[in-house]
Amino acid sequence: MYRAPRGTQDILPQEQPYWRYVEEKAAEICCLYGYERIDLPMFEDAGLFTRGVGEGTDIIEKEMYVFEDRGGNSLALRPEGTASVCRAYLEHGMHNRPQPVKLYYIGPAFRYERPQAGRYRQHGHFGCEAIGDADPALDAEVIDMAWQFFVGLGLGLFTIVLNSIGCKKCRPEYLSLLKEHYSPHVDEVCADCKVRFQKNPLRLLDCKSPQCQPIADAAPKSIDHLCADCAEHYSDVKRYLSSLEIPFTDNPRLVRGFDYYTRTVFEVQPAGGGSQSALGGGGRYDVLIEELGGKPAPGIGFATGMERIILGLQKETVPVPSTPGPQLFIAYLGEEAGEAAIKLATTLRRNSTAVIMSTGSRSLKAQLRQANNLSVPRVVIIGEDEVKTGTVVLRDMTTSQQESIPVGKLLELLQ
RNA sequence: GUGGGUGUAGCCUAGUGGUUAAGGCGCCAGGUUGUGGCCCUGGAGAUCGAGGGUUCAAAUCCCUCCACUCACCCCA
Repeated sequence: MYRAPRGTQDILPQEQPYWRYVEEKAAEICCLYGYERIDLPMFEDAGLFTRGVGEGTDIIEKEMYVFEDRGGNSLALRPEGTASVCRAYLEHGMHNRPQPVKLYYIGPAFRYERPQAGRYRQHGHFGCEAIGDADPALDAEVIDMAWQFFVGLGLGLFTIVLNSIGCKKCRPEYLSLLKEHYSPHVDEVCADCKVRFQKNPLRLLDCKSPQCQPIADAAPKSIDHLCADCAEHYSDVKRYLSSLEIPFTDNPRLVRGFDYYTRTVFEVQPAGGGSQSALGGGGRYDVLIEELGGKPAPGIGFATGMERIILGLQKETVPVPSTPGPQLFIAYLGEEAGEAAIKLATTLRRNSTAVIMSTGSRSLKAQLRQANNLSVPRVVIIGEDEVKTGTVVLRDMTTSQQESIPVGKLLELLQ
């Protein structure tokens, strides 16, 4: 027997209302903030991600689905959306449009990881990007949008954590301070941190290993060593957020797993904590476009995990609207009636009534049982008598009332 | 990649060495010449995750593998 590959899942009909709900809320909020939808390829030139996200990151190093196609091109299933949006921005000359260009996307992303609760190898992303503007008001707007999105969904239990990790100008200086702080402790630090110390010192702050906590806590904070521009930018972002009454927590140890982030980084975390269960995250990327070969343009965005949102909705038992089902079931008895039933079903469908047509030659009892199990509110019954008289029986399944009416009258009644 | 837990029908579960693997939900059918839900009766549906070993005898004990799951790393 074939099974869905590890870390993938079927989204069955009973789960669909959640997906539809979240997607609709996403589209709604994007419209409110002036974002337009873009759909991107699910695979791209692998280089786009290695260059964009960064060679040394876990996502590129050990989680990316890379493959060679028959033409010998190295492609990768997209592990995230931002790099693709930037690629599209460049490819379609969007720098000629009014800036910032605001785009959002909904679709799957792929990471080769061991699956667990809320983590899948194929998972749904909803993300948005605003490219071409460095105004801190835009940072605040994106965070506000993320906040409103989660509030609008009906999720109550989450917090926003915020940090600034500086820019090309001030970060190198900060990193050397950080390494200076760590260098006397390299022997006491966990194995991962020994590697981080060499390869990606910023990530030292991210460590959850107990033995590293005191050292990370005592480490110099990036926000204390920002250049004047970055410091002003960060304080402006926070000022805007406060005036918008968006609650947030400063977390000087928040760093994110992509190399392209500059200045503002933030995460939406469920109240229960759990470091692996971020509902969403994002930040500013002021050099990414340039690194991808474009004329320099700053950008900021955020992305959320659809499955994690849906798990949250289910955990908090947030009601979601159910998807509409068929309004009518057509049951029939005998061949002649069967033909009349098929004609009727077709007529009704052409008049936009959703109809389930019975099949086979089963007893009326069986057909009604099926209608009942499918929760169809009304049933049309056609037998020999009805064929002769040009009528149908219309049965209301909730009241158990039924009446015999001329076929022509049925259409009117169903309006 | 590392560690823990779990694998018996579509789903949930009983069975811990001894006939044909049991029950509930669901599904199908009958109980009504053309009437659903409740009830009654019946039916279909399981190579007991896979392979090997121990034994007269294995769903049950042992080994290996696989899958699922939770957690770590990291991220959505």
